[in-house]
Amino acid sequence: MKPRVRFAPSPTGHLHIGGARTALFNWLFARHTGGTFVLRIEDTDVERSTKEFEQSILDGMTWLGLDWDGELVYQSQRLELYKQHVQKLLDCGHAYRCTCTPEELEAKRAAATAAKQKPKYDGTCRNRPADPSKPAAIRFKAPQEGTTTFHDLCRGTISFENTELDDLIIARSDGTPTYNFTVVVDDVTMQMTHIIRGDDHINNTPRQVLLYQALGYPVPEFAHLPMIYGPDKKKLSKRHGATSVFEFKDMGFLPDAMLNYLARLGWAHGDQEIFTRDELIQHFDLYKVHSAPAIFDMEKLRWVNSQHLAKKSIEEIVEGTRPFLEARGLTITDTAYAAKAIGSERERGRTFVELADASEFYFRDDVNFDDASVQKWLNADGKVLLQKIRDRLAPLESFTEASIAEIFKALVAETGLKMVNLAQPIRVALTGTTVSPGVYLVLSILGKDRALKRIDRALTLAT
RNA sequence: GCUCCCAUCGUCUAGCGGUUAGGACACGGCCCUCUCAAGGCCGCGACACGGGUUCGAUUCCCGUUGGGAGCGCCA
Repeated sequence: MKPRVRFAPSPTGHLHIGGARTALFNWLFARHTGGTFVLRIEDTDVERSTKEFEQSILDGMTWLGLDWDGELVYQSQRLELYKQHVQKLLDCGHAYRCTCTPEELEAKRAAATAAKQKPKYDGTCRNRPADPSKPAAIRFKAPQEGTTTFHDLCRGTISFENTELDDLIIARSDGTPTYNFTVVVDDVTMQMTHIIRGDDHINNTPRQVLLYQALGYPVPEFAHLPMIYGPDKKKLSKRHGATSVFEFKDMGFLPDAMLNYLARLGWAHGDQEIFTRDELIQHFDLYKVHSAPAIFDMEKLRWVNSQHLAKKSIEEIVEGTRPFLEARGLTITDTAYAAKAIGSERERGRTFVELADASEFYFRDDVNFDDASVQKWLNADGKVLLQKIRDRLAPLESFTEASIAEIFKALVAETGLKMVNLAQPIRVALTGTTVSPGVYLVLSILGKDRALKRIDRALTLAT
């Protein structure tokens, strides 16, 4: 039987890094095994679910290239199904009506916590006939002795004493079902073979296993993925900065790099660090997912991104950088020029944002001068040299890297100065900073007109 | 408090009884060099602790410690 797995986000927020990783591992498992990957929208929390968040999550999946199979499944459209299953448990004595009020329960919980006890439902309504005139929630009648055991693909056998569990509510007093119940009903009816999710669900699993058994259904395989932490070893959250995948898009990361990096958190294939999408699919193995949590490391992500960027064509690099240039009011009108310009900075940016930062000066007529650089290199001496360079560049007919190099070499020979003393003043004049690709290259890309204009402007600068 | 999960360089990880404990990011140095990158070379740096099991434990078992998660009429 081909595996069937699902990713089941609730539309109460954007797709975040942890969710993306869970989605990725489900997707990789399905694609690797030739199985099916479906998306289920868990929108039973009417208070917090929105269509906007749902669309955002879908857009996030699409951006990452995590395509799902078949139609979306909405829990909100399956209410009848849950009701039938609640009735089924009621009928066979595996569930009962509970008229305890939320206030009473809250008080019991507070008392238990104060007494340093594990808060559990005390079973008040378990053995008494419920008052039909009062609103009632439905509770699952869980076994009070014995052990519940299940198998986890990446952790082996996990077991809980049933005494640790209590009678959980499966339907609220308004009739709507609760999470642990809908998950089970959905996973069964959608014929899921493997439940791949974050390990924060391990504690829910025994309750769910009990529900599978009470309902008379086979229990699927589980695989609980280790969590992703922030640098402080706490569950990744807004406090740690970017968590929504779109924030990473906005920072100029490549979707394939995100996938590559996320896949390597908790999983490895020997010493290989860089994977294409296809390689990920080819090598992925749930059994090799290890169980320790991982800390999200932005530096490593940037490096992975640089490796993927290095394999892109210059056309792809230009198109990827374009929106980030436009965001700062700069437009690319000449793509051949842009290819040369951005191409000269390829190794200097690990993200599209960094690439835009580095190549910005090519597209900005009025260069932003860095004060410290001007102070240091465009002083009186620097300007004399700059003027000298300008005088020799101006009459040059072929403004190529080679012919420009000739001029600088001659100047070095004549003046006895070091190349750096010539290169830095012109670099600052051209780019506004002391950092750029080789000056011959920058000069040749800018072209004579642009270059001379920039030099003239630099010459007028006060220091 | 109780239950469950976890534990190899700062970080991500390889390892599945015998290895000089390997790789990657980051960091430091050198080379290259007009600056900065990229690239190349070198270096720093880890089996949390204590008991077992075994001829032999990073590896298997049990504790301890440390970290995390769960304990809702949220998902």
